[in-house]
Amino acid sequence: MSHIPGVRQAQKQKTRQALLDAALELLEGQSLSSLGLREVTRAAGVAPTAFYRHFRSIADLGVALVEEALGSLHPTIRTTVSTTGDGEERIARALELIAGHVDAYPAHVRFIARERHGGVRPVREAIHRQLGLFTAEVGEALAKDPVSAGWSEEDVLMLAQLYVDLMLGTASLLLEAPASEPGARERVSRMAARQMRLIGIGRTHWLDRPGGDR
Amino acid sequence: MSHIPGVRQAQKQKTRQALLDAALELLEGQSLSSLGLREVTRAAGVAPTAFYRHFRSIADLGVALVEEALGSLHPTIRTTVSTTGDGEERIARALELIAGHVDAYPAHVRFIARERHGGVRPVREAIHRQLGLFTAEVGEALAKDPVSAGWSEEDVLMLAQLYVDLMLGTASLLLEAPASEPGARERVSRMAARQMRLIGIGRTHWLDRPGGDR
DNA sequence: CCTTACGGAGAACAGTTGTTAACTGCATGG
DNA sequence: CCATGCAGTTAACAACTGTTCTCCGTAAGG
Repeated sequence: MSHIPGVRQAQKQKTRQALLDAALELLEGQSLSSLGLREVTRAAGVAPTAFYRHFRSIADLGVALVEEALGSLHPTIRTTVSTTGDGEERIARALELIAGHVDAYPAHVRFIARERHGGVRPVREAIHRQLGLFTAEVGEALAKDPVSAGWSEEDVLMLAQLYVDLMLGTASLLLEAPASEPGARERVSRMAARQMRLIGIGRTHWLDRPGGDR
Repeated sequence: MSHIPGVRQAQKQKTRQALLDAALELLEGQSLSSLGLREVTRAAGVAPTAFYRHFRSIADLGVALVEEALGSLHPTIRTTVSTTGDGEERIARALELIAGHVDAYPAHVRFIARERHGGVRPVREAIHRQLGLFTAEVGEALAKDPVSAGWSEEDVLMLAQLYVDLMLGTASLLLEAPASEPGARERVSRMAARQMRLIGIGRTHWLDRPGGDR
């Protein structure tokens, strides 16, 4: 199966990608639940009925967009977490990577932030599933750090969740920061850096509470 | 002006409220940007044209919904923050209040979580404006605590933002926790409690970093 | 009591929506 | 080289959308 790409399959993928791209662009100004099938095909330069050759429905296309968007986010998160250096360096590097990703894939970031709590159930579920995987991955990386010695698995996961949420929230804020005033981005970054710093401090003192873990 | 309510004004407010209620209910399964004017009036039992007597557009209605939803959230946040007792008690009490609010106004919570990053600009802005006020308010309460002695105003605000985001995120998770498995709610609460605990620890050690505040 | 102002209803509009069916052309595999 | 399968098109459908204009009943204010 899938022998050689083939002229046929290649053209199909091309149209499919055109649909995804058109949808993503249209989604900058609205939510997925208001996106129309005809609207998408029109923007993609394709007949309305061609849509059905690729997706069963708009919700289906949305799920495909989740894969695409979080696929591009995956390597970024991985390198963000596994950066070396002391705390302050890691924070700076992480913020650079986030800002870079926002610049490279603004529409993807917007899509995920918007549809994470959006009105289309299957898409919401797909996002939460993927973010769960990210959280687990981040948790794994955190567990390797000597600071995490003696931590329960549940505690590592709650820390990972805190970081993932913060990253997504920061990315969304960076996206909405008006390009008119460049100071806005700086302000968001500095705020996020402080928050990461505070979480880091809480992390290093997590086990010296009265009663220890639990 | 506004002499006595008057039969006339009272009926108008009643219809207006019917529109808001109908919209809020319809929004449980979709986003604001896909909500139709006719859809709302139909659900409210009113002619389509009556809509224009109350709102200029659906976006306008959305902004009104923001006021309503965050008006009901306001007292909850206030009491949450100003709870007395030691750290652990405060966390438990805060989580109770959040869970109580989610049960009392589920549609409001869903609306805010969804439209915070939603596809309708004016609504997004209204939410961010209101959340900014909440953050400032929380910050004010935090500043009064002796633990915050020596904190810069900016640091207090970043902590407040951390708390507000955590509260909203937790509320949203509680909302999506399936009623079929009651353990899900518990799990969400326990996770949120740990996160609040960690942030609290970071807070108490914020100033004993090498270099202190800056 | 009588006029005015206003909340709401009704009908009509041009435009758009999702989905169906029947088609065309051409790359593919035997 | 030819028959098959499939990506994409065209045409048509009933249903629905937001908005305008015109009308109606009645509470409000003099």
